[in-house]
Amino acid sequence: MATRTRRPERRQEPLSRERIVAAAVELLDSVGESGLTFRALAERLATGPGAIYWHVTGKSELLAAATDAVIGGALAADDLRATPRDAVRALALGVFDALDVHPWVGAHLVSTASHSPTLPLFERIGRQVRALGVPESAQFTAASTLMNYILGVAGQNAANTRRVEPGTDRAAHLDRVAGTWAELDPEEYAFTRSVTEQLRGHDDRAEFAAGIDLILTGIAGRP
Amino acid sequence: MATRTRRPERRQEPLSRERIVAAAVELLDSVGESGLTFRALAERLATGPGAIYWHVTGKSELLAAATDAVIGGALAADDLRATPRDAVRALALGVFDALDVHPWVGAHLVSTASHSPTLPLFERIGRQVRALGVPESAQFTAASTLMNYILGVAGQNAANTRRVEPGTDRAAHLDRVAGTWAELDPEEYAFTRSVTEQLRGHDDRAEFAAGIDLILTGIAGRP
DNA sequence: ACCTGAACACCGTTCAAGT
DNA sequence: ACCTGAACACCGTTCAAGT
Repeated sequence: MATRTRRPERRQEPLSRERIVAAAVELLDSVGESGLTFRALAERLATGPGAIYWHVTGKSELLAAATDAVIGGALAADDLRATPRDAVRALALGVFDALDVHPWVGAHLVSTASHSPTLPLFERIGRQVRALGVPESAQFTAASTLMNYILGVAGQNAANTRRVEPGTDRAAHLDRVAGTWAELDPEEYAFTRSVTEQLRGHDDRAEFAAGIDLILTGIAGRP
Repeated sequence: MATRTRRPERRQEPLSRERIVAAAVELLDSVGESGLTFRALAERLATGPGAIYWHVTGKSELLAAATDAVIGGALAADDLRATPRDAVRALALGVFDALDVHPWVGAHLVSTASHSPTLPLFERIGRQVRALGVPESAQFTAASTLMNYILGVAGQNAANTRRVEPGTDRAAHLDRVAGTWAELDPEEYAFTRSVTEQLRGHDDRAEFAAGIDLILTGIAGRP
């Protein structure tokens, strides 16, 4: 027996900032940055483009909120038993992995405020820097350097995934880049050519972690 | 006595890729990223928007070419008598200073290829890494780490100058940021608050250089 | 209070037509 | 070969009008 009061299939729960941001993240993940359109978003939410503006001031706020949501999720609770060095590594790799799933975040992490969502990341890094025993006067520089390195990699990875058509896998892409490097002018690009083999078949994630370790060594070994 | 054949004031030398890119850089410098429009560019070149497409395939190529032009200019010849450490510093600061004049470059340096114009920078850094005596197996990581740090700072600076309205000077801006930091939740943002004083009145450029030194120390002190 | 969707003021890009 | 500029297919954003 069908219920008398059936709510129409199409009527969704009311619009909310939360639902809008979630839909924006989905759209960004599936169609990429150019796919985030107020019209596409409105269609997905079964409403008109104007409705979105009641909950969100504009596109840049929407992007910031989407970035916030992803990064907030990536900054899991610290493992209190880890060494500071391991905690920094875990923090950095958490961001790295989140960007792997949501490549569009990289570009907007970089272009976003000295405010959210980079601030929580800065705080988390800073705490570990302090735990490392870095003297107070050097803490700001140490935390900033780690932060800027992480954001730099984030941006580069975002650029890479944007350039590569979604189908190709990492290995194929690296091979292609290595191929172009091998064809560079031997004199003008002597160094780049010499590290071509290190590029081919290297692991982005491991490479990223190695950079973190390098900086940590620099922080520990400050003269 | 006026010459008989006077060329009309308005007729410029013919369009060329070079002139177009130069005009684009000017437009980006003076009006910012949102000011670079095919219509505005066409007006500046006294032609129609379609004409530009004969010399350039589209907007992204135009931006890449503009970025190329700026970075190419920033990578001056190495001082052969400098130590590798000083050469890396000079290289990095050259990029930093170029971005100070052309803030829009930061965003596009990050989002641009593993190809030009980051490749010449990578090559230049790599040569100095080699000169530092880094063993071959570690050269790629060392150069990448420096590179990613530089690009990270580039992106952040671009984001900062974009956020600040053109009038405000650095000191005022830092003061404003420091003000917001001082109001953060004391528990949630304990570290950030503790370095507020180091932020206020710090020197972006010196801070950037300090980060380079930190990484160089890490490279030298690799275990 | 919240939603609708047409309308506005732009974009990048194309292309027939000119020289 | 190179340029012109109207036209196309989009954008983000606004806003009168609805519920």
